[in-house]
Amino acid sequence: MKWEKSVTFGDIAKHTNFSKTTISRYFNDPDSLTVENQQIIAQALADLNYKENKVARILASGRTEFVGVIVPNLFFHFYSEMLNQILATYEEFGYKFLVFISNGQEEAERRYIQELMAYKIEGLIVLTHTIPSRELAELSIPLVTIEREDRHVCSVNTDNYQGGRLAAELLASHGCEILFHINYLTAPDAKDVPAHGRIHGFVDYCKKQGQKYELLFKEMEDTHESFQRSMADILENLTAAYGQRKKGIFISNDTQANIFLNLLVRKYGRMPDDFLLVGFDNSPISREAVIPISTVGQQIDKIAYEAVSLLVEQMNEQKKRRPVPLTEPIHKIITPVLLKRETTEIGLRAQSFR
Amino acid sequence: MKWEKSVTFGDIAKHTNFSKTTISRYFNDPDSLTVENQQIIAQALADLNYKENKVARILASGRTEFVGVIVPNLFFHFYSEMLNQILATYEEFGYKFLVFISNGQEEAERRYIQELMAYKIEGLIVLTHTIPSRELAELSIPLVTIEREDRHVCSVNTDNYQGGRLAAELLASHGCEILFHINYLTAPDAKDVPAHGRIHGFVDYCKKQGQKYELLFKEMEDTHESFQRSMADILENLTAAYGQRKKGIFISNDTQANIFLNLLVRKYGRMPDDFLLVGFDNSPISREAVIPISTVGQQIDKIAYEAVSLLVEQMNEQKKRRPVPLTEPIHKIITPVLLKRETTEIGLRAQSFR
DNA sequence: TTGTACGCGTTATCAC
DNA sequence: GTGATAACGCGTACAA
Repeated sequence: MKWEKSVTFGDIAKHTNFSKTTISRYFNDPDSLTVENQQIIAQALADLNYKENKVARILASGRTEFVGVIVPNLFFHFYSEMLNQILATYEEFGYKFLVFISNGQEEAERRYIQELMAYKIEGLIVLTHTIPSRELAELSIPLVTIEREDRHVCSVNTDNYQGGRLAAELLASHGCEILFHINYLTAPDAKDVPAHGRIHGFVDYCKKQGQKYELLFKEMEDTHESFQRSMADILENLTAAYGQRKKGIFISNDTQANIFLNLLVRKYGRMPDDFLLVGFDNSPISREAVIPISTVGQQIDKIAYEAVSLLVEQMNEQKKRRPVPLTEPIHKIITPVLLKRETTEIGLRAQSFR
Repeated sequence: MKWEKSVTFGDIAKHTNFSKTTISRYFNDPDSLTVENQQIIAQALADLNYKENKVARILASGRTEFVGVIVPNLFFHFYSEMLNQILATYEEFGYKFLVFISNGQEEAERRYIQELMAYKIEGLIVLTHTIPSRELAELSIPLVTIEREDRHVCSVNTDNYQGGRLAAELLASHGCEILFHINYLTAPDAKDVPAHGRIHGFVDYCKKQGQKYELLFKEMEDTHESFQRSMADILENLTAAYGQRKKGIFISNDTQANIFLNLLVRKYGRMPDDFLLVGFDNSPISREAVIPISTVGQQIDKIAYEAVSLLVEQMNEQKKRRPVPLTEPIHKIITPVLLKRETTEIGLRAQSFR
């Protein structure tokens, strides 16, 4: 079923009067040949226009250099940027990535994993939240998750606790009377989800500092309109209840922080001085907003790099004659960075807004 | 080099007293076996916990079901969403995607292509602008490009000409005295780049309608700060030169349209009625802006689907015993859609802004 | 309906 | 340093 059959080691061998073995060695251990013979073979490769076939190499060696990646979507900047950074590690590690988008469909996700296994991936990176880590662990292949429940598997996560703390600290440092945290997570006690750490970091800081605070958990659908309605409600309630008192608001992601900000600007023609605002993610919208939004940024490049590194370690272990599997999953934590922009730095704000 | 050697057709064959061939047929043409025997084999597969190995199948069949994708970046929503839609076609066509991000590095891109060829991809989708289509054509594999120079290869593009026309028409229909098109493309005559069609569509409409217009080509670096400076300059000049006269502004992408909008809102506390604004892309920022931005949207889902379809046709042709290559590359055109939002619909704008 | 024998292109093992 | 030969796991004429 092959139309123009490709040039093989056999062809090169005939053409050079070497054996296939020697041709193979030319690629995998060139120094074991004399320099002369290397050149002869190099010449032959050029003459015959040889193209390497890594599929055949896989079958013989068992090493695919494939890594599977399962992402919930590419709509959120967090995921697309993470994928970008993961793919970029090809330059350092050489692994090729087979990417699937699950869009929250659990069954599809299981099919994708089966397909990946059939292609003999050497490792798997999971960013989706649907399949429990217990089940992932049973795949018994090198695996790393990112920002999701990770009890039974290796993972890399942002230090969300620290992130919540940083946000609260920033707002408090500007003399806010009362701090609010707006989040759409419905079960703040599900400690398995790393993002919940933000809430606890925020709360613990406030408690320790004796800072007045309030948590606003609002159920919202995952649509812009729903977000907008919820934020409008919250804004209404806040102004009614707290008037001109200085309010520090920490919203659990930049998209929603931006919606809140836009409501303010549309209402007042500017951002009033009694509102301070911090988002989370450092997604592009936080910079592109009408007033650049202060935010807690995840170091996506670092997370991706650590995730792949952690995976590579496991994959290298697998290649040994007698692999020693990890007894305990490894969990890496990446520190977030605080980006102070105009929604908290009133000095900056006043200077450019008029 | 495999330490836990996997269950093979041979093992199943022994276990069931069939031949490997029969096992193979069980997968590729089940109906050629009796139902009884199918069940026997199914049972054996379960007993032995067989996992299929598609790599071996590839070597034997020559069909990898791999498609390569080369994307410039995932930072722009256009590309990440396009990739999302491309990957989603797995459900319909079953092709697996090997994805590389070039980040504008031409040499890296060539390496990626070589690597993809070594993995015997059956087709390639190119979204980058670096490598000329002449060179891509020489790969002589099924290939489709999206929104880039495409003289010698198959492609799918938005009808950019129509997009520019729609933008101009919308602005004119609201009685703008003069229309402006702001673009950062420096060589409006390079007809090879599809996006240039926007300019011509805009201009042709204005000319035909006797509509006063002006083109503003501004060189900008690819940074937010540079965009911001350029847009601030333009805004200053416009207000100086045209005062309160009604200005219709068509900006070549939503990111920059948003920057322009933000400058207006920061300056006036709202969007003045003598400015109308249309962007391009329908990227998330256009909806999330402080005032939702009217924009010309590319139908990314359709583009991706058509691109993969076009590729699949070529790949199917390759599988025939006597493939007939295309004599002329096929170019598909997808119509853009106009999204009317508050930056042009003053009625909407007034009602919610106060 | 089922089996035999060989091919796919490379790597691994052992010999020389 | 180099070569012969056997894997690797599956597909597929061709035969039965």
